[in-house]
Amino acid sequence: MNIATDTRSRIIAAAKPRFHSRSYANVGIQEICESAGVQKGSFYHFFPSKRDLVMAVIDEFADEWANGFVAEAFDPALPPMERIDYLIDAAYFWQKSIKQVHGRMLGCIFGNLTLEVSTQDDILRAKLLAIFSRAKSRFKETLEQAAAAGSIAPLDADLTAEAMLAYLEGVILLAKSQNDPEVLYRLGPAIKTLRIEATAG
Amino acid sequence: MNIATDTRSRIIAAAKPRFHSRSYANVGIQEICESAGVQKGSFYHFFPSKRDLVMAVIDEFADEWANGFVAEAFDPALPPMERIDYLIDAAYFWQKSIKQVHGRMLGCIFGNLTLEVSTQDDILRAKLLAIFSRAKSRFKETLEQAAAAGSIAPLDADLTAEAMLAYLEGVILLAKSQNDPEVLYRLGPAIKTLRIEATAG
DNA sequence: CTTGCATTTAACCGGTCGGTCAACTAGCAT
DNA sequence: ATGCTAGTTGACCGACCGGTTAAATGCAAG
Repeated sequence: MNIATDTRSRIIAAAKPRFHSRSYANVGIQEICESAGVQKGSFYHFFPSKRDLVMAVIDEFADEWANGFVAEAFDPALPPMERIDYLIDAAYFWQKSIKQVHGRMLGCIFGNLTLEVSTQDDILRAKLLAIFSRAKSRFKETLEQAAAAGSIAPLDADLTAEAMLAYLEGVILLAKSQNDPEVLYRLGPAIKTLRIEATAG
Repeated sequence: MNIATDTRSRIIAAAKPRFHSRSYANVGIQEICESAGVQKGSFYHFFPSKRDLVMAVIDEFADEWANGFVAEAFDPALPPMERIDYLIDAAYFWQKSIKQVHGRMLGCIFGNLTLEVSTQDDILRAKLLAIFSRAKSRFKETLEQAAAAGSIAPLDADLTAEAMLAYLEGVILLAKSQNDPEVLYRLGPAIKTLRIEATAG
């Protein structure tokens, strides 16, 4: 059991940085197997297809975030709007450290995969959509609490949360196009200026 | 000469919708040649490499936009901030019509390619960066004129322009993840709420 | 000691990848 | 008529693609 689990997790560990730094299509199963020291047949014992592997990778990234930066940022002890500052900071420092190690801004793997595969694979698109949906909920809760506390004017929390998520993804995209995490530092804080008013009624 | 030009443009015409609707890696030269009714050797007479083809495709999309929606939106006759409304509208209707014809939200080819290739090909990244840079300039001019006309409070036009471009790309990304152009309609107008203040001095 | 299952091995599948090559054709200028 | 060049043809290259297969393991429960 343990060895088996080990093989499976070695495969995922080999796949993660590759999918993050390149693209879904550009990373082959053969390469992943060689890097993980696993035979191809063994790979297909654990993963029915390449798609299933990338879904496992998505889950790992999502867990990593949810239990790491995101948990820290959305700490209920922080004033609501400061959580958003914290999240932007965390994204900035993360991308910066990746660039220092890797030489490249890799961006957000969820955004990367979304633009690459979502026209070609509805199952993967649904998976990524669920990730974004959860992220949006975090923003939404925060905005609701901020409005309740009176630290921001009332607004449409649902739409504004979605707008903020969009902005974050867009800033990361632009930063990647410049291979420069400083874009996140410059543009990130403006996320709090985004507002969508609540419709009457 | 004419026939030659025709072959070249048939290749580009075949490649454009494919790169837009799938991805760089997922579209093969063979498929493009078959669709264009061109032999592979003939392809390589006109394009030294696949990268050169996609650069030509990028140029065509950029020209199309610059002479189409963008030229209409950034009409000096319009009040500055209305130009931005117009651009968002144009992006929305464009994506909507694509979805009606194609069944899919294809998003922005520049954003798509940026996230797919910019860690792997600095020449393509530079090409895409130049496109974004021009787009940012359009926003910047508009913001400067709006500020000069007093229709918005003074701000850092350069940074706010970059933020707006990021937001637009982010909204398109999220819309693509939902395969739903209505996201553009819901979130797009909030682009005008983005503000980055000018630093003192 | 044996049965049975999870795991591993390595060869193998048809197909596609980006790119090359040498021979050939057509049109134009000398 | 001849030579040059732009363009075209179709076969060919080695490498890799995602995925399959059958036989060999290791291991644990009966």
